[in-house]
Amino acid sequence: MTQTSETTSYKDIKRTVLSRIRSGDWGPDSLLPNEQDLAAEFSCTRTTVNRALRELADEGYLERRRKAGTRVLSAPQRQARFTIPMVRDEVEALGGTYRYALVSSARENAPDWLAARLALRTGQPVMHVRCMHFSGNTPFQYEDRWIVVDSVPQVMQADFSQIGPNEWLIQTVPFTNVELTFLASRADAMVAGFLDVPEGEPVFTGERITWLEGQPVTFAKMYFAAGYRMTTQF
Amino acid sequence: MTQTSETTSYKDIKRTVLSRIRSGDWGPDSLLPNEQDLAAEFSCTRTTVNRALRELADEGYLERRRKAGTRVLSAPQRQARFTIPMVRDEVEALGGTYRYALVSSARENAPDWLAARLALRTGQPVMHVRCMHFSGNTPFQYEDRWIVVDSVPQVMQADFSQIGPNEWLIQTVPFTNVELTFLASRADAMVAGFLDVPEGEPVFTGERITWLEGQPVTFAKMYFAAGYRMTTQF
DNA sequence: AAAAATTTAAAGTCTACACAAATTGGATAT
DNA sequence: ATATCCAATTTGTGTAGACTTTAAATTTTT
Repeated sequence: MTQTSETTSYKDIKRTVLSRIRSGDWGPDSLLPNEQDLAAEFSCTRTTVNRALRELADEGYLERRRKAGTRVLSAPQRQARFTIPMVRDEVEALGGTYRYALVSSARENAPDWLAARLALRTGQPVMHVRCMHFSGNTPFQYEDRWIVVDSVPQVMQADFSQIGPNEWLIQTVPFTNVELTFLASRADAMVAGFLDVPEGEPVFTGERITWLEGQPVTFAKMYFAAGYRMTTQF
Repeated sequence: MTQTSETTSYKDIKRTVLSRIRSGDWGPDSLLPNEQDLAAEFSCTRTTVNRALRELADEGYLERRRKAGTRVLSAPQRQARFTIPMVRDEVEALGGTYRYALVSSARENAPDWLAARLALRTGQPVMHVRCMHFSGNTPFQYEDRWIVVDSVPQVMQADFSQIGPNEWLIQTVPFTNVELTFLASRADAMVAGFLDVPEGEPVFTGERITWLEGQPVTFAKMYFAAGYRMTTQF
């Protein structure tokens, strides 16, 4: 048989399964019928059911194990997907005009805390770049970044006066792994100065570590201006 | 032909495509060969190529459009997936013993700011629940929550002295949409008292709004203890 | 009993093919 | 030149069927 306008689509199945979960028809921890039976119920092939259930599992509603079957997750491990935008895009999306300014850029030796964080040898050479991102004339983000010279030798020739280190890295070095952390920190004198807020002010802060195939590439600390909110919907 | 141990798997294709992107072989914005040609190259069916490319597109590496083809996204819109854990799980994952304590629970009329936030009528009845989550005897999170009575009438009978409002809601009401926001706020006298930090201390704060089919269900504000870090890897 | 080997049920993945839907780009008409 | 229509291309999704892998359940052996 072939696909007509009356064909059951995997999207229909997803919808139906979700509504049965929500209605309590298939309660938490309960076992769903197997793919064959569902295929029979929806009069479609197992392939189609498989796709629907696989996607629902990806989205955190179901847990699937061979032989054990498919069950409803009791505490739906809903996952929020934050798209990590580049500062420029974020500023422009908020209706501002993006402006970048380099604060300093120098070759240094990795301090202890950084070496520990990135699993470097103490004193291994790193490029230390500090810069500002503005929305119009308002400070938006202060960025404090270290780039591992041994992993990215080209960084010694890079000119960060016009282009930000993040944009430079993205178009220069690929990465395979990222660790992202968010926290609330207190503005020290320097950060307060750059962001134009009182010293001691709470600052939404992000830390990002990037690796390429196990090699540490960069560590960045991003201090957001007062009032910054990171939002997502799902 | 059938599947042997030498069969090309969609995972192999994903790996190969990714490595070609990373090596610059297929640079940003470049157009990939169409599915047919890739299938020929990998000597597999178009179905298999389709799955590989579809997943890479889901993961934010590629953009696909009918007739236009598949292109490499210039700025890989990598998406961080934060799994939103329940406080209990988070505390236990960190090796602590979870303890819950109700602070107050009362029926109120929605104040202006809440009504605006949830698109309620001013004065619409809401259940206002405040509670603490501990790790051992250390404060972990202070939660300030409002539940829309008209959307969840059962809430008037709920007893929040033993179970937290979040856990109660999860096992009682399904939800379809969530908005999640994180920010750095300043501890006011009350929050400082509950979290046992000095007044004015930076506090990592989360806000969560939940809807069921367009109906606002609950608004929660979560204040995390000093030093809290939200981390993810991808 | 406990441990090891075997069976078996379920999801995972692939082949091979077909039709559907979207959108681009060119042809045609205004 | 501009608007409209049409054909071609590419991804999207389905059917039907088979083999593979995992791990739960059962049986056999120790």
